[in-house]
Amino acid sequence: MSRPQRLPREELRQSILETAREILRHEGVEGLSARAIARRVGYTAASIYNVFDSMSDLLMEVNRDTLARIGSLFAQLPATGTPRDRLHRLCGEYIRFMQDNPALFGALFGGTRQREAFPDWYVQAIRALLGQVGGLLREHAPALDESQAMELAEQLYVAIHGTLALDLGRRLDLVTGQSAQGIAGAMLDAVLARYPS
Amino acid sequence: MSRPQRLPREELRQSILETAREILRHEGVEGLSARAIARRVGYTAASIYNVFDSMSDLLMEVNRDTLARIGSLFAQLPATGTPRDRLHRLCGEYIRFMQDNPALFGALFGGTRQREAFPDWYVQAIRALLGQVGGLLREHAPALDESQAMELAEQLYVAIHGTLALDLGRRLDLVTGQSAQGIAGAMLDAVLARYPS
DNA sequence: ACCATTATTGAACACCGTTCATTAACAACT
DNA sequence: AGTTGTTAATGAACGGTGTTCAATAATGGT
Repeated sequence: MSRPQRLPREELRQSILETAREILRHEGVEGLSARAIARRVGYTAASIYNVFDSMSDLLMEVNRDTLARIGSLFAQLPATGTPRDRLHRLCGEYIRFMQDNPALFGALFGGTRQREAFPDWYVQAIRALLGQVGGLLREHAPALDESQAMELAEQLYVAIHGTLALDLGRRLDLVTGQSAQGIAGAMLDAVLARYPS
Repeated sequence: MSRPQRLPREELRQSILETAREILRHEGVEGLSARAIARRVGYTAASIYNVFDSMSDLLMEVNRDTLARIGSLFAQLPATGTPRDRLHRLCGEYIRFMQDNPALFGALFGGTRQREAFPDWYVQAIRALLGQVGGLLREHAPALDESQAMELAEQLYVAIHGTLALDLGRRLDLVTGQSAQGIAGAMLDAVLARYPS
């Protein structure tokens, strides 16, 4: 078609995304830039913009992958033990994943995002994950109806998000000596304790 | 002493801080820069560095002021009603303050901070605020000893932090339709419900 | 009148995201 | 074979960032 076209479009696209994830893993969010990606991929910063509309669009694609990984992480959890056990396992694994990949957390929740435009798949992916929590809550307390369970799941998620935001921002020790896992577990138990087991 | 010295050191220092707070209030964190402050103060960006070691040091001083404001906000709360009422009031006012001053929240908790060096007054100020929550928790549930109450206070704070981090990052609606105040209230009640009133 | 002191600054450095006219290689048509 | 059109890739620029530092300029003291 063109100049060299050193890589087919889709291949370049995947290569950029993979490189972005690699930088995030090894250098953190602050090491990620269009120029840094381009350097590693063997292109120029401008070329990134032939494939993605903006850096924030590129990050969105990284987030899509992250949400998928969390989804399959949850899917692979053993379905053994009481609902309470399973909830502790699920929360624990979510926290562990984010602690292992702090920059992915930063990409998901960092920066002041543009309003009025979270893509639909983004919202759906999050609701699907929350739905699993809601389901387990209903197994624990069958008296809950679905919307009550979802409200609880949302509250629980928000609380755990606070733990991670402080922990990964290196400020949790400013507030407490407790570990992220400890705090999340305690809050989960606080929620569960209000309903018959 | 020198060139004009258009303002005595301390006066310039205060003027810089005041201007920084003003920018944060009106333009948000993304509008704050050494050059932006300097422009408004009538100096040059380089002059900021005669007074502060770095932008992050400057932000630390803004944070000192913020923590003091929160402290006096808490001090002015009416001491009427049950401990539960007072806790709801305190949490509610904290959330309202941050919602009214989102950039101050961003300054307190944004950016990946430098490890191993939170000044002592910073840690003390936070512990003092948490101590008030712990005190009210003990009034609500006298069976709690002080360290148990502090652990609970810390957990509650972390949960509320999650609410605010999502809300002010404009991502709360991605997770839930509930309001920040609603979620925080529900989590406070979840904590209180575990102990005799 | 001179000098030392020092607050202030302009200019630079190395980055950032983003845009765009130019370049270079190929496909297709004469 | 020669020409033209298409288009991937890029170099260079724009306006921004935090930060540093040598040069400047005004003052107080001698």
